[in-house]
Amino acid sequence: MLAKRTNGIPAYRRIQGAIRKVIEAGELRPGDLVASERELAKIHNVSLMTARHALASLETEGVVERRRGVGTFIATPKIHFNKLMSYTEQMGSRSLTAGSKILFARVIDNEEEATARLALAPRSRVLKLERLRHGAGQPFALETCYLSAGQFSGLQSAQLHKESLFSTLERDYDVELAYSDEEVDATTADPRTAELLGVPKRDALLRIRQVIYSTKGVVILYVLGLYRSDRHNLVIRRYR
Amino acid sequence: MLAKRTNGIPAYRRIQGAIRKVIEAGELRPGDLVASERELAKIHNVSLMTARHALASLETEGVVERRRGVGTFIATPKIHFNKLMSYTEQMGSRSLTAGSKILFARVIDNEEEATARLALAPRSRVLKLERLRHGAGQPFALETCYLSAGQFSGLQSAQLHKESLFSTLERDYDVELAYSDEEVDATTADPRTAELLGVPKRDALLRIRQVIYSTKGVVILYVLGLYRSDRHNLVIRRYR
DNA sequence: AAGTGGTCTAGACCACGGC
DNA sequence: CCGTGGTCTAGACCACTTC
Repeated sequence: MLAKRTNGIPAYRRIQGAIRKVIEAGELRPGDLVASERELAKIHNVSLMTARHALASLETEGVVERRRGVGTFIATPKIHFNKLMSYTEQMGSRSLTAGSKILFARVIDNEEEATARLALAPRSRVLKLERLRHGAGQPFALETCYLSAGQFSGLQSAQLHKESLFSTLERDYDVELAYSDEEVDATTADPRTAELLGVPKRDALLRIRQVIYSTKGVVILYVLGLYRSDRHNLVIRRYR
Repeated sequence: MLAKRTNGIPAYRRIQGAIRKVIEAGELRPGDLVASERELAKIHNVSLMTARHALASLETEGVVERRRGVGTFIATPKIHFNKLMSYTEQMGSRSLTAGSKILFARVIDNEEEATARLALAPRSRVLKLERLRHGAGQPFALETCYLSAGQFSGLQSAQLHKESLFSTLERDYDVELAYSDEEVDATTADPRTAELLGVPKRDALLRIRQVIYSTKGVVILYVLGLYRSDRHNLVIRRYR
C-alpha cells in the first residue's frame, strides 16, 4: 500500500517538510540540486503528480527554483522585505537587545483618529498603549498602539513590559496577524518626544502609521510610531 | 479525442484565458462564482486535474479565491501596494499634473556614494541628474539620480524635461526595470533644499534612497529623493 | 444528500537542456 | 541520447459547506 496521509498530513506536505528539514539542517545549500520528481516519488512512495505538487508549491513559496530539463534547486533565500515584524523581532534580526518602557496603558474613549483607523464607532473605548522603545540601551522610538477595548479586554494587565504584543495577541486572543498598511512621512520632534527620545527639539523623526490586519481581514491594531532618524531606517522593496 | 494543446497553448492556459476574458468583459465581477472544477472540465473537455490546475494557479496569481466546500470566486482586485512607479506615474495615479525642472545634468567622476550604490568602481563616470519635482504647480520633491555614464551615454541630451526617465530607459536603452530596494528615513532641510522646496529651513523631510534593478538583476539607477512631508506620503504594505 | 475543493494514483507523452 | 520538468488522463476517495 502507498503511504498516503499519515496523521492527517497530506503526502505532499510531508515531502515538503522533509526538504525544508534538510535545508534547515544545512545539508542542502542554495544552488544545490534537490531530488527530482521521479526520485522523490520513489523515495516517498507516492505518485509522480504528488511529488510534483510538493515541488511546484515549494517553488511558488520561493523555497526552490525549477528549471526544465535541468532540475530543481534550492533557491537563494531572499531577504524578507516588506515583512511585518514586531519591535522585538526587528531588534532580534539586528541582534540587538530590545527593551521597552510602558508610559501609558489605559482605556479611553475620546480618540477620534484611533477609532477611525480601527474602523470603530467614533467614541468607542480603545486601549491606548504608549511605549518607549529601547535598543542596546538607547531610546529608539516612541510607539503608541490602539486596540479595541471590547475585543481585547484584560490586555493591559498582561505582561507587556516583558512580552511582545504580537505574541500576546496571537497566543491569548487567537488572532493571527496578516499584514499592515502603512503611511510613512517625516515630522519634527515636539518637546516631550525630544526629551523622551534624547534628541534635540524639532529634530526630524520618521513617522509611521500602521493599520494592522488579521488573517480574517479585520483591523486589529493601529500603531503610531515616531522613530529616531539616526537610529532607524525603514527598508522596503517595491516592484514594477 | 480530447482538446489538448491547441497552437501549442496548454489546455489549462486556455481555460485561464477564458476566465480572464469574462472578467475583463465585466461578465463576472469580484465575488461572483466561477464555474466549478467539474463544470470547467466538461466545458473545456479536459480532465479534472487540468481544470483544477487552471483554477489553482489563478488563485496563486490572486485572480480568484477558492473556498473548500463552497466554490471558486472572482477575487477583489488588490490595490497595487509597494509598486515601483516613476514620478510621472505617481502623480498620474493621484490625478495631478507632474512637472519637473532639471537643476543639474552632467557626467561627473567623484561621486563615491553613488558609484558604491551602483556597484561601479570608485571613480567611475556617472551621470548625475538633479531634478526639482512639481505637482499641481507646487514643488514636491528634490530628486537626484545617478546612472552609469558608460552604460547610458547620450542620455543627458534626451528630452528628460518632457519625458519620464523610466520611459526613456525602457524605450531607448532596452532595460526593463524590475524592482527597487529602498531605505527610508527622515532628515531636515538644508538652506538650499528649503529654498528650492519652499519650506522653512530645518523642516522635516522624508528621505528615500532607491537602488533600482533591471529584470536581469543589474543595478540601473540610484535615486536620492527628498520629499516635502506635508505633500508626500509613502504608502506601503507589509506582510507577516 | 449534494456539491465543492483537496489529495492522490499510475501511468502517458511532450519540451527542453546538457552531454 | 538521457534525465529533467511540464502537461495531461480518467478516474478515486476525502473533507468541508450548505441546504
